[in-house]
Amino acid sequence: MYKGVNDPFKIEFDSLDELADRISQVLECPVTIEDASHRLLAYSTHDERTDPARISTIIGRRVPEKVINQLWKEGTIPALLSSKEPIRVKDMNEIGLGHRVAISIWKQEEVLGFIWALEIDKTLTKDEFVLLKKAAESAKNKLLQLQTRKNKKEERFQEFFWKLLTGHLKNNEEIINHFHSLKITPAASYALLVFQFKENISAKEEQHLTYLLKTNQRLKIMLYTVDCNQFILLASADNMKNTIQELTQFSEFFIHKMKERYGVKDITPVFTNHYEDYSYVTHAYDETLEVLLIKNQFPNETKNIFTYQNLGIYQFFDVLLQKRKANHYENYTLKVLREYDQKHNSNLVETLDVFLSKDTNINDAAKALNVHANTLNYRLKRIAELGEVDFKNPNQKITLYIDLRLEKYHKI
Amino acid sequence: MYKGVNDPFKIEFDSLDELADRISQVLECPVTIEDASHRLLAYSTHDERTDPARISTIIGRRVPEKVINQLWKEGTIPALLSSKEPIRVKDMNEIGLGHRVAISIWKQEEVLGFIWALEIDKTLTKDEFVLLKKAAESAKNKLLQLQTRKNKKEERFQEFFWKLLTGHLKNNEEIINHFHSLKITPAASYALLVFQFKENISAKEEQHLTYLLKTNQRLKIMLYTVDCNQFILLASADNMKNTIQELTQFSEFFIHKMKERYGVKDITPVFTNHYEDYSYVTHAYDETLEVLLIKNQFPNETKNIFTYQNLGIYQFFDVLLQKRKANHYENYTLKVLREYDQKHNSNLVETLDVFLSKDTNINDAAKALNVHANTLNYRLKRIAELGEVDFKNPNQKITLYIDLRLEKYHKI
DNA sequence: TAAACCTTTGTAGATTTTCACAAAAGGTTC
DNA sequence: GAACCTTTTGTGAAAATCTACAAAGGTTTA
Repeated sequence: MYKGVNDPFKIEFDSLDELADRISQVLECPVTIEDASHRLLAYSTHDERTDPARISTIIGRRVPEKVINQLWKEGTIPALLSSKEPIRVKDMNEIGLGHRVAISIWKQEEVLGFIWALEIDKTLTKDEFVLLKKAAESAKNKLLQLQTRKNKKEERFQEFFWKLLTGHLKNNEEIINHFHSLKITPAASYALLVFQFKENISAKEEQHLTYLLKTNQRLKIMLYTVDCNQFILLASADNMKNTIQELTQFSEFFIHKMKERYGVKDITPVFTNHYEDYSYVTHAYDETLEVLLIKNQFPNETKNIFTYQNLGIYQFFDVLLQKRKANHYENYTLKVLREYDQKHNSNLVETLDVFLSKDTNINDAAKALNVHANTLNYRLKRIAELGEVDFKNPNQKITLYIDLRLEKYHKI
Repeated sequence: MYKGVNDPFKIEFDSLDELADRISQVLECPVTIEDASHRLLAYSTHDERTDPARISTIIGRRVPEKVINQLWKEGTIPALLSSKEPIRVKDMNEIGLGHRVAISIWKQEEVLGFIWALEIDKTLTKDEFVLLKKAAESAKNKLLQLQTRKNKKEERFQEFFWKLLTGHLKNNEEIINHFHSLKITPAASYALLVFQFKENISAKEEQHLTYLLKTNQRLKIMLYTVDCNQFILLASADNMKNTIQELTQFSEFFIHKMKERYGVKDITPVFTNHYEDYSYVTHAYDETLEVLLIKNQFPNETKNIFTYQNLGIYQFFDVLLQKRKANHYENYTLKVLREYDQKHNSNLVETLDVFLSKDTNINDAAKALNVHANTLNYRLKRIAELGEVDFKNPNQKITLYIDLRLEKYHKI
């Protein structure tokens, strides 16, 4: 329809929807505008032609995760994030995506959002690419407005979240009201997640994090914040059958993506089981911090443990250590074995440690020690003799297991 | 040889041996004199006829334990302890004891010792019984002298022992010298034992204790003392292959005898493993006191535990309990299983408890639960499923074991 | 340096444990 | 009351663990 003159978008628009319609009119194809997290901001309605991906996006008010994933893999999003030029995407039928052209909306060096134009029955010309660039320029101001508004909202979220975490809000009902006043729907049950990074989290990384969170559709995030090297989330645990299992999967996914897309390594995830009472968030936060503390102390031993519940004996490691120190206690068995080891240049203590860690399974332990099963058997007999251990007594074994771990910690 | 006149023992004797010979001459049979603990004090040498029991007594300078035991069982010693009259003992070939007559030596209401006269080839007449009574009267003074000398020595022992227990002697060498100056040979390795009574230990009971200790030949006691309701021993651990096992046996024996012979019940034994360094006695004492403390707190759980080492998790039961209470923690698995038990009228929690207590041995646990091994297997699979337990993970098992015990204690 | 002792590894048979499957008993649901 | 689920027990074969014993290499001791 529309042909020519300089900039058809240099007029005031009341809303982004109006702009979307205008672009659609000018380019003669359906148009959608997204923010940087692929949430739908506006879409044209004059043109009724569309494709399944666009329908899902409009229905869900966000681009489906599998579409985003595909666009990452295939290079479109990385390209949009590094170039201000329009980029053409070929159709991908397996995810319901037809031919289209996209352009990113920039403010200085930051991407604020994207405009998508579907090439149904037509292909955009070079001139139309120039027009699209101009449309992106026009969208920028509207997006900036949105962003400042969002930032203000974010700030209020953050303040609320920190109050929650630090125990300034004591009553569940009061907290629920707070949620509502911020226009957040509190889930019936929630879980707290903390991702700990090697270094303090930069502004750039924070963007990546929130991007990943907002584009993932596995976990409903209610609140999130950053504290030095920790990224803290309050997520809904509704509809989770096995919270820990599902959160473990999510963490794996999250860590994998952070590495794959942004090259960020060494993220330690930690989370809680699900709770219902929001006044418990403070406790849940303490719990995660304690898990992190312990994981930092025993990285190898706890590398597959992410919850307080699964810490096992590491739950009470601090009090045990305290008790042992206060009592000047020395485990008789370990003392004897250590003396023997020193004198005969053997390694009975290590043998015992591995044996107990492998759940007293001779074969597994022998493999881990790189010795013959009979060798291990012989050593265990020796250990039982010298250290006066009864391997049939769980109480004794537990004490040994604990003391071994305590002493290992002591040495570090 | 000798016949008649009033009292053939009313002359001064230089030594007990002289008296023994004199009695032997008068009664025309071999004679031995023992103290209240059946230690040999003197024996006649003029008469060469004897029996195996007497030979062992003279060789070992004490009456063999099995002879003492037999004399208790068969009633001779109880009779001697309650009567001032001579008592005849029939031969007991199984312990090498020939016919003999015995009499106790008294000072007021206390037995100081015994005189034994062997009836080889002859039987003592009533007149000779009267003579024996007079002999016992004569022996009394000599024994009293011995006893006061012994008492003074005892006092010095006690002082030394308390210094040791309370940490007033810090250096091993210094302590060894103290031992030597008291004419005690310090063992290369020692163990400390404490027997706790229900009530404070009376003077009478103290006598019984020391009697039992001195007549038993299983344990070499270096020092002993009494403190309120506690009887404290320092014993040699030389030649002990498995100290704890041997001391457990000794304790059983000791407690059994105290009950059998004197009707004293409810004695709680506690002891240490063997140590070499005598400056460690103080710590060993603290250790035993702590075991007693814990045993008083958890009498059922710890009724078969006598050493700090074997307390296992009960070593830190108090801090664990505290920690759990402070954290409002609930074990997820146990919660789920308990709910299931209630709903389906099953007993998965008990099953798990027994299984873990029996060191995860299916057969033992099945026997204890009175079910088929396959039943137990089935239940365990159920438990693993419902409670999300991995029975190959020692950390999880330990936590369950501990939490089960903590909760059991809570309920009582 | 030889003898004695400790340690590792291998072999082989006995013993235990594990596992899959089937039958039956008891309970619940429709 | 049939259909279904859960639980218990039994059977037998496969897998594992345990045990005894022997050989060999290393270290310590007299």
